[in-house]
Amino acid sequence: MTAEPPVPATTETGGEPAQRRRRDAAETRQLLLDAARRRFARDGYAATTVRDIAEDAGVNVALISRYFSSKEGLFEACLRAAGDELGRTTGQTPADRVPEAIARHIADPGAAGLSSQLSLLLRSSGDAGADEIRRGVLVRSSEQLAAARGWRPDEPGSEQILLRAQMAIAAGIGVAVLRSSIWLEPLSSASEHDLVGPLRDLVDALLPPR
Amino acid sequence: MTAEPPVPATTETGGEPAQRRRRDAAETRQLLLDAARRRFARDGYAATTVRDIAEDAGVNVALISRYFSSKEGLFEACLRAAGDELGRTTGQTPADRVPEAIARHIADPGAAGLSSQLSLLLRSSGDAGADEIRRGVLVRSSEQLAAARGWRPDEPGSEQILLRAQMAIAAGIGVAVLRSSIWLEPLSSASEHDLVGPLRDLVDALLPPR
DNA sequence: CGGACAAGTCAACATACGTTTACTTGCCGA
DNA sequence: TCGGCAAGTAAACGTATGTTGACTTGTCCG
Repeated sequence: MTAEPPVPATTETGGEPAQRRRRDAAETRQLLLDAARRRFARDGYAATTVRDIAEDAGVNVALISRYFSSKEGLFEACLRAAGDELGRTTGQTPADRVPEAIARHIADPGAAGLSSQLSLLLRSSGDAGADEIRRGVLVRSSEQLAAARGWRPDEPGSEQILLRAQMAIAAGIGVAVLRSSIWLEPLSSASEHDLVGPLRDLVDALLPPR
Repeated sequence: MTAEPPVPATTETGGEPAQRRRRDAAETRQLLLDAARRRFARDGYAATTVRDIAEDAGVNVALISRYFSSKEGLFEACLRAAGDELGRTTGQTPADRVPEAIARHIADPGAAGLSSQLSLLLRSSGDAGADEIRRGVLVRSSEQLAAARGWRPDEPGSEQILLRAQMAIAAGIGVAVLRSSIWLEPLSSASEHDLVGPLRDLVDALLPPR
């Protein structure tokens, strides 16, 4: 057998790698992060074992402690990644396209979809740092939405708008959670197109476009 | 010391009983159920230990296995209780009072409140029986709400209404979950009165009262 | 009273978990 | 080519969990 050609960063689409991976700490770290995000989002923090995660990622258990200090460190890294990703997508969305954006992300069945991200964010770990990350993400996105509909900080009358924006976000979360954790027809198999109409009605009713 | 008077079913309001309880299997069972519902709702199934529950209830750990066969049996009993309670309250609500009912239950901070019940129902346990109970509760309540707004089973055009009813339920769940698991102002400290207006707008937008 | 049976206690168990330690393997520069 | 060091591995450790079985205590009927 000759040595394998040094293919750089093969991105490993699909199942576990058939050929032996190269030794690459950064890639291994990322494999662990991806596997952990899927597991934590689906089963919750406490029900997920580090051995599960390592097996999914195809790496040794001890590397979790090496790269993330502990299971809790890995969870916080997942949370941070989900928070960044979520903040990036909500930041890029123009205010009048919010229902479409929510519908698109809810409908996305992939691991990067809003449903998985939000499920992950809602899982409690008993860790104070995790709570703070969660809060930050939700505060940021609800204030972005509220600001687009007339809310200004410290303006007395407009706190109603912030409350309503938070309820709109909560509605999106509720739909995402229901779709991801309970099979409920017709909601579970509704397409992006099916969702966008009701979502528009919902958001417009809570936050009139003025 | 004379023997205590045989006060029947003292209901033990408040903290742990200062005087020693009488030996009463039914009451002990109930104490375990209440403690377990609080713990499971707040911390999730996997993160809750049977020793925690027993300590909260002020009874011995071994009695959990005796009365509920196992931790999972206790969880299913909790789920059944929450499902019954939830089905009873939604069944009693006239259709045009749904927003008020949701607001009232969301605002109730007690252990019997909707927030706790729903948090409990959404916790995954990996158990198939639990999933089925969850589904049943949600199917029942969404069909009740949809039927009040014109949905009829097997009527082709009206599936839209069922979808929208499920989204309304999902919104209520989202608000409840957010309030119970993340401290987010002004949503977290909003009163029943603050919530009912936006909820009415939300429900009416999704399901026009015809 | 007093015994019988249910209600409740105690200690131990097997197991599965997160983490650590000592070890081996493969890669890269000199 | 080869030595050093990072990347990866294997096995073990201590602990906490759910569950069990033998034991003790209280209560109620005769």
